[in-house]
Amino acid sequence: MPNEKPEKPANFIRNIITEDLKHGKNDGRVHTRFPPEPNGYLHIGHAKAICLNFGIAEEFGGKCNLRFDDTNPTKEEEEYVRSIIEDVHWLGFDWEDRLFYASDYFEKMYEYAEQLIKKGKAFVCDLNAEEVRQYRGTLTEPGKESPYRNRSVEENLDLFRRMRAGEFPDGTRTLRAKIDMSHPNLNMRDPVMYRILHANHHRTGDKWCIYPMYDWAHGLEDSIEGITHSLCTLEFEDHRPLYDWFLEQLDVHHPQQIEFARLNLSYTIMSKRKLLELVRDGYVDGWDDPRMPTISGLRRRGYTPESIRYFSDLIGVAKRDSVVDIAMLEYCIREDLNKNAPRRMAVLKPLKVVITNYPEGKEEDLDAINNPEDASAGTRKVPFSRVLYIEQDDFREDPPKKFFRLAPGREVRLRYAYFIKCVDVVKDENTGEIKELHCTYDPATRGGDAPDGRKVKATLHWVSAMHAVDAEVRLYDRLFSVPDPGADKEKDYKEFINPNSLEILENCKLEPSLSNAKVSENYQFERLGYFCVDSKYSSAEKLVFNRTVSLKDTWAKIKKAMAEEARKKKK
RNA sequence: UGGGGAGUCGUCCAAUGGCAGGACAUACGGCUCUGGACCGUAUAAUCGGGGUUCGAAUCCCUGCUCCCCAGCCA
Repeated sequence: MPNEKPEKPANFIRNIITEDLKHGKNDGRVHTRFPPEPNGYLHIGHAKAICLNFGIAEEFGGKCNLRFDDTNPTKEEEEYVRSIIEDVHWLGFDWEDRLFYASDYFEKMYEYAEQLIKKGKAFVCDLNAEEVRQYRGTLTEPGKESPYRNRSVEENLDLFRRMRAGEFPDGTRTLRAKIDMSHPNLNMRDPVMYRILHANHHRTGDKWCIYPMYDWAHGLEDSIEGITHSLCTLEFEDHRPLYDWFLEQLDVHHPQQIEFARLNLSYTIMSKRKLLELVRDGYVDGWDDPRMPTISGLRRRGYTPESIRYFSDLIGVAKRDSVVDIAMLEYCIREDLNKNAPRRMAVLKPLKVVITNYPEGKEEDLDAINNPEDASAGTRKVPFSRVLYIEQDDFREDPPKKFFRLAPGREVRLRYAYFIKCVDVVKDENTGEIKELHCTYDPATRGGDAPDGRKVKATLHWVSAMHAVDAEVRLYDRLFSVPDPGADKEKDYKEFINPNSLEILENCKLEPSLSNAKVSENYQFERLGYFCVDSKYSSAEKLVFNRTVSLKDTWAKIKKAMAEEARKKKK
């Protein structure tokens, strides 16, 4: 990831390019592009495509363009352009001066269209949408030719120019390619090239009222930019014959389209439509909600660009539909943060501990290691005093088997501090709720080691009460409670939203050095997980942290297994 | 039932006629001032049936399963 792991495994796209290069295709050039439509925020699936396209270019000494495929003004917005630029850049890729827009080519595309008309390969069709559908035929039956198919070149040219001039209302006419209405591939049955749309475009304004369709536009965009390998997802496989047909008719530079399988991730959805719905209808807190699989959501959650690029390398590229286990993504961020995130102590669910034999009013600073994986990260001072907080989960009055942590009469270590022994449990008289613990400490164990060599089975994190910084901490779980929320044909995916995907903890206690944590810094809260300052809600008055991902938790597994066993016994 | 694709450990990806390998996940052990990290071990796959070949995940035939396509979306 960050440093090592240079060798990327082979994949079929790389093999094709290597072969092309061997045969001197494209004069040895490799030029790719990432062509998003600005109609939504980028997600982890796009990250795969971005890493693929930019990665391939880099690997073969080529270039990769960032190009907005903005051919549908009714769905596209400036905000999406802005976010996409930000996200691709944040992922760590550079398109230099090659930021392009399909809309910049509208004039050129129009000229090409007239060329096709003049060649008798395109015609203006007066059928409406419903009629076009009827004429298209079905999967198993051929279509019928449009009655307008055999207009003269002159009439087509005249009509097409008048379409451009705005003489006709939306939907009344289209420009269509003249191919074959009985072609077994539906895309080849005289596909629409232009539709009339009197809509304001985010870049060209009201200049155009006809807009090119994807199939017509995309190959031209690639061709104009001198793209050599046009990588896209599997659903465009059926469109490749059309992509090729247009470029052949025009006799222009002809990139090679190669399709790969889009990314699916377990316990989440990747459909832009559904993601938009979650945002629009308030199921989540915007596109950058930390539970969203969007790049901006992952960023706010605390994922690093490195971890996402590493993930992209790990999952590989192939043509078969697949669902990557979300555990793979979590592995990638842990792998990165374990090496790079400074450690801190934070208590999420505080339980008060009074060290009864520690002098009142005494304070001392203890040395704590910032990152055991990185000696250069150094150490810091952590204040200790008579009253502390530990995690509620770290104490059990009646400890089960395999529970190593604090219990009445038991001795544990406070990390970087002292051994303490629990001598008393103070409870609320009425509720029986544990209010605080009374412990004694062994002054000889200062720093965390016993001179007599005695061992403890657990080390707990802690925070000095009088020095603690208050914070809110947000714990996230997977957004959906089933592995494939989109799979059920009976039920709507929203029924599978995990009601516990967000848990807000209000009363958290942090070690004081965390008070000046900045957005985009990642920390490990020892024994808990990786956390970062929330870019949206955190402020000087109120610190808010997000949990990026928990640490691997062996104890949680043991607990789960024990519960499972108990359940079985009952049966 | 037309066309286009795809089937390899639970998951993802390799092996391009020559010992089916890696990663994640899982289980167990070691180590540990994070029940983290790290180290080690184990479990675990070529969709089925034929054929070609000294040798097949790979080539051929055949069957099965899954995905995509009937937007004036991309």
